[in-house]
Amino acid sequence: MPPISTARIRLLEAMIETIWRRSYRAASVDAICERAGVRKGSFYHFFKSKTALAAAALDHLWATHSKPALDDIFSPSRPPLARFERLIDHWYERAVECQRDHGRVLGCPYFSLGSETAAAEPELTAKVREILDRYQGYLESALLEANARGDIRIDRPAETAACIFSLIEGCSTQARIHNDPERVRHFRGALERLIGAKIRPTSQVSTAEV
Amino acid sequence: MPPISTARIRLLEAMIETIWRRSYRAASVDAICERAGVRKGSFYHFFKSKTALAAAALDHLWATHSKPALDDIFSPSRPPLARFERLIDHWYERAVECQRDHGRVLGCPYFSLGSETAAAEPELTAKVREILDRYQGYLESALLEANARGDIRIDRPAETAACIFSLIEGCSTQARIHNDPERVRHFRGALERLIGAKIRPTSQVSTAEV
DNA sequence: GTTTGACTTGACCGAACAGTCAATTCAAAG
DNA sequence: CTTTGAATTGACTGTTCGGTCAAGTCAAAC
Repeated sequence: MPPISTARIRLLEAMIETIWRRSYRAASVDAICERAGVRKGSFYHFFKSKTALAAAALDHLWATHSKPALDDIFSPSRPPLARFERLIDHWYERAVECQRDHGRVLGCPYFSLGSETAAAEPELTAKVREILDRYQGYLESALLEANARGDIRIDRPAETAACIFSLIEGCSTQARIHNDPERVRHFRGALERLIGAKIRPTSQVSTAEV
Repeated sequence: MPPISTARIRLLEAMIETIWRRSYRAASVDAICERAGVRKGSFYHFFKSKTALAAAALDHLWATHSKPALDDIFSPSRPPLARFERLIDHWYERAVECQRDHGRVLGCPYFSLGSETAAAEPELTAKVREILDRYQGYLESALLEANARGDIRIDRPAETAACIFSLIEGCSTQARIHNDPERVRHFRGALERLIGAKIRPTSQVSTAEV
């Protein structure tokens, strides 16, 4: 029997949207309910608490967006270094898209939420860690494969993957704070130097503007 | 006539402490007042709003901690690349210190606050930008000097400084999310590759533990 | 000794907060 | 037709939120 009501999924998406566009702070139960078009009683029919909804929303976002995107970007059909190229383009495209559609660069909801709730919501933070580690795993395995092919020479792939990921998230958060998608593009050159290999330059349609 | 009351400064420090240890969300006026030992009426005698206190607190933190530390780390008496070495040690020491004293790695209050309030508090975000740009300026001028001395060869120092800064902040935020100071140490090797020069290894007292 | 003004106090406001609950709707299974 | 239970509703609770305000205290300036 398929789900009768779409309220649950609307709540998940309203939570993600609000965390991403505003913050976890702005994601009050009332605000989520209004955005989802769901009454408060129904909220607590589907989720035992606001925290539980947030955790479920992260899983939902991962399953519906992040994982499919990463499976495409890091597809084995692509040479390992080309995956990084695709990853850079993906982040940049999303930042530009954000600014066009929402008037703001929004960065990474996992990372923002993790930073915001790290000292206050252990359950939620555990979920964020789980997802960030999964993300980093894609980077690490691409580095391992590139190493094996002799494309690069990295001593500590796990550590390097962590640094690349931090560079991406750091640039992305700077882009959010400065509301400037170009901050995301900066890390192309940095990434090349970091892994010690040239990544084929992408089609650069210059759209510099602040 | 020197300030008669210490309430103002106690409020500034209570705000910074709360943002850093918890979040801006947790920094309610009541919570700040209680920590500072100040009644709410006095709060609004010194500051016209909570946002105004937060902005003033950032300036206070910069003037009393960040700027003195950076002036030391980036002292002209030190060779440019040695400044980066000192910077890395400084971030790592602070992360370890945090975990020892507060039981948690806390990251950078400017960056956390910026990410949390970017989409909701334009005045506060402007202040965060101003301070982050100042911080990045130290990195950029060290790169310029290292370039001039022939220690390194960097094409776009401003862009590279932005990447280094994002790497630092990204690692630091990962350390906060994972509550693991070692995440900060990771970026030593990454930074060397990023600027294309060996930074003299520091005394490595291995204290690996999670 | 009176005036001044920085500083303090605690009560108060309306709004927003997370969460509860009894009553109700309604489609499908028996 | 009746039963069942998932789904929905809106009123409700007690707390906390940012902010206001009138009434004070008190030390120094005049």
